Amino acid sequence: MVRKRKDMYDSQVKLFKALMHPGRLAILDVLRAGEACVCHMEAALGFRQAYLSQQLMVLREACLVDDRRDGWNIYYRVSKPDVFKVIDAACSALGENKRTSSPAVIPSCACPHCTGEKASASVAVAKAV
Amino acid sequence: MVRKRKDMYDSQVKLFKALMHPGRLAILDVLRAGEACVCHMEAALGFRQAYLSQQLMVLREACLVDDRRDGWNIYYRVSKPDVFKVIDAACSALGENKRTSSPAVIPSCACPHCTGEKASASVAVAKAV
DNA sequence: GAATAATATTCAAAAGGATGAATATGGTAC
DNA sequence: GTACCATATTCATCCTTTTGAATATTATTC
Repeated sequence: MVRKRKDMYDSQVKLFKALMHPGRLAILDVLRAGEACVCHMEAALGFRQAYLSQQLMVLREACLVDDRRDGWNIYYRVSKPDVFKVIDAACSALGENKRTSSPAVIPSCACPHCTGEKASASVAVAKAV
Repeated sequence: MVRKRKDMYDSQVKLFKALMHPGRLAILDVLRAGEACVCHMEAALGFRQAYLSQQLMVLREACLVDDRRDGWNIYYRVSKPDVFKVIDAACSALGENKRTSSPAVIPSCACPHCTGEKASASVAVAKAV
């Protein structure tokens, strides 16, 4: 039992490590509004693509986000929505107001979600109707 | 607004950084039972004194704990009890059971709280009887 | 097939955190 | 005062994370 102390906190440590980064917290706040592709986060946050990919990799390894591909875009979403409770608890412990989720549509973003295009660019497969 | 993103997450980052360490999480779990002196944590956790002092310094700088001196001992306590909500939220987001607070009295500990002595060890080291 | 769009990975230098050993501090007892 | 106790701090080394730059991968369109 005592020998396992380190293991005992292992998963918590992993989670907090993933959260102790301003870029990753910003990404998670974007994902409050729902799934988003990398280019959307680029537009929303002003980060470079490679940087986002790196931070998303960390979040993926921490099992905090999942991804799905749709045509050219890969959409990320939070896989454990309860992580927002952790962040909100932190905010309120710090006496801060809760995070506001960013708008789901961004004018400067060219991703399908923002331009209103239906999934798969031209084909309109429409889910195997 | 956009320029302030880094500052915006600053205090959260600081908090999560303080929490991303197994030793510090263990210390906080000891403090769930109430205030404790360093020697008590030594007995409870098996960490060396200097190591504990180092981690306590980090927690102090993150404004998570306060201390008070009483005679020979310095007692630490959690200054923002809401931090436990953050930790508990993490546990439940991870699907783990909540932390159980360690016993307030430890046989192997010689601190006033554990030997039942009243504050300020003015009299009798009754332990040796 | 080739070209291209969106995203992922690797690499390397710099920065920062972890931790053991040694030492310093502040308060108490005599 | 001196000796002593509980705790704090400093220092040095090692290890990990961060982050920019370059490059690779994967799926799509033609």
